Amino acid sequence: MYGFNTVSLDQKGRLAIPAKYRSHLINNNETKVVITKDPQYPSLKVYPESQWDEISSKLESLQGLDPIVRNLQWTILGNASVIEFDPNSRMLVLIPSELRKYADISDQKQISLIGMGNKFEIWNVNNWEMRQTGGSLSTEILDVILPESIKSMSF
Amino acid sequence: MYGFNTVSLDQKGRLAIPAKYRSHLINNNETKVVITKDPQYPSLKVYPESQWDEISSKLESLQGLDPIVRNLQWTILGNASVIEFDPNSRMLVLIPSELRKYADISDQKQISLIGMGNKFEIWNVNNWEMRQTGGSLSTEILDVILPESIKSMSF
DNA sequence: AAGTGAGTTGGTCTATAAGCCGGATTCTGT
DNA sequence: ACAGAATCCGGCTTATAGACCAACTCACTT
Repeated sequence: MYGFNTVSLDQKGRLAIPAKYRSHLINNNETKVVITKDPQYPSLKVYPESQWDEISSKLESLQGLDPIVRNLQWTILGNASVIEFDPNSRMLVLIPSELRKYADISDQKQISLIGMGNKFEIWNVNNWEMRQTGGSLSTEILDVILPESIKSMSF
Repeated sequence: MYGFNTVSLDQKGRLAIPAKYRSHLINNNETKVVITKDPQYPSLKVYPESQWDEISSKLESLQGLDPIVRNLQWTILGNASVIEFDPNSRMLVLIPSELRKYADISDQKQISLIGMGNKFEIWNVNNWEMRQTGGSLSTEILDVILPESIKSMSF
């Protein structure tokens, strides 16, 4: 599940998961994906369920009253949307409107998909372009300074 | 039990637990939830009963004369309200008026629900918005410096 | 050039949320 | 103690978002 794709959202905000990701999910017997916010950039992350289980349990176990930890939990867990799909169909996925706003893809017809191995990311085409060329993103997100204990974790 | 929802309170301050949380509770054979104050922010936390039992017993076992600990105990334990619901109905939950005041949702029609795995939080829509965008909250709550022994505890 | 697979779009139907209403129970004041 | 008021609780109705189903188009392959 690697590589860059430009795909289109329809008027209802639906995304058809590309065939090459689809087959990867089917091969691993995944029937759900979880879509949530990226805490650092105006973009979304899509995880197969098995991987989400790892991430969420790690995050939940980081309990306590540290405001930075709570921020991460709110952003990642609090915005997660579990989406079940039929492996026989086209895997149409409705991106919640809240998340569409966050990633700045509310009115976009085209979006960028970036495959990152066992997860992939959803970007506004222009924001992805900017990030690639080192420009600054229009939308400013959490500028968190992460504690050492968290920096090493993978989300 | 993940994700963000905006739901409405009826004229009587009742909250209908969203279907996606409801099924989680039913699957875990929960028939009671406990609603209490968040000690750090003007918001409420809702726990399934089984999880509450863990939390409360941990908190109760924290002995000593540390004023911060005593504050935590008062805030969390002293405001807990056990609410039983009928799994077959809509799970209408009446939020105690004291807690509605605390979370600043007394006169609100809409509130934000944030699912955090095995618990969820209740926020005034504006406060949640502010928190997400990094603004300061209108209501200032405990600004405690937490002892190390407590930071790591789960509430 | 016909067929296959992938992407995209549209329509329908159901589950869910929200508002309303009536009845029950508790509270309050006289 | 009783009447009136306020609060609480369940059921019913309606509107709608989103899930499901299916068709159409386009591109690529052989």
